[in-house]
Amino acid sequence: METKIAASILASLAQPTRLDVFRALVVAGKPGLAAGALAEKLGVSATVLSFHLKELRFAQLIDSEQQGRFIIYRARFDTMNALLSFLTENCCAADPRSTKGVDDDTCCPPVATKKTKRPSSSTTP
Amino acid sequence: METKIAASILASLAQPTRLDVFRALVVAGKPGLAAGALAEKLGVSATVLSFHLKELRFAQLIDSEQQGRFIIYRARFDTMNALLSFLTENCCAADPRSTKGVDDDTCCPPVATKKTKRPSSSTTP
DNA sequence: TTTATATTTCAATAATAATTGAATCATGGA
DNA sequence: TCCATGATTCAATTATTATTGAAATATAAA
Repeated sequence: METKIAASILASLAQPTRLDVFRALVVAGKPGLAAGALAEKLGVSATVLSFHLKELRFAQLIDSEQQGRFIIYRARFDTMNALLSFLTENCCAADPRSTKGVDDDTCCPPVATKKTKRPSSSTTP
Repeated sequence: METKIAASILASLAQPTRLDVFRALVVAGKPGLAAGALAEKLGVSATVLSFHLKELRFAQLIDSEQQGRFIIYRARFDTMNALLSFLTENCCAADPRSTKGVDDDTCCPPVATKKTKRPSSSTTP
């Protein structure tokens, strides 16, 4: 992932309402939530919510699907996971001594690197 | 973690130079990097770097230590890890069917929950 | 001391982002 | 068709962030 892209994804999360929206969709999982349900849950106006949903969609952190007269929003875990990997990439690589046996406060936790969908059988190279 | 706090930490990462700075410090690990080394590595002016370092420090994503006439900066993995946990908290909790056996694109990866410092002796459970 | 290096602060400007309320668009039911 | 509901768009205003270059601070070497 490119820095500029990652920064814009982070920017889309860097606003309390949007962060609440995104986290609510993370908790909701596959079924997602309608815009109206989100607005009520978070206590924001439809206009404000719509503005923030657009930002999140532009950042590809969520996507939407029309269902009757509702629009259902869902978190995009692929983007989310790519972002987490980007943030922790090559953690402590420049400090050989700290790469193993360190505890959580001294280095990055293992963030599952994206597997493109069980490619074939092989141990990690 | 509170939403407002998390949003301000994210904001501090949501700027290409700051993101580069932070990632460089993540890679550097414990030894950290001096401000000057960072400035050269990233090709930014001392003034701009200083401004961004202040933002990251305010967000508690980095800390600094004077060493002779250099100032060494380090990533704060505790803050970083807390942020990652916050983002993936209760992932898919509202959708019981998706909580197990899902692949990386459908739900959150396991982000190591903070252990406060090797509680006692035991092999990883 | 004086001088050089490393880094931060300041004040001005330029650029971006968030909020508001009214207006618009789309879908489904009476 | 007409109306109500769910949601988005628009334009104006306000608020927040980033960049510049000059000046200031701090440490260390000559």
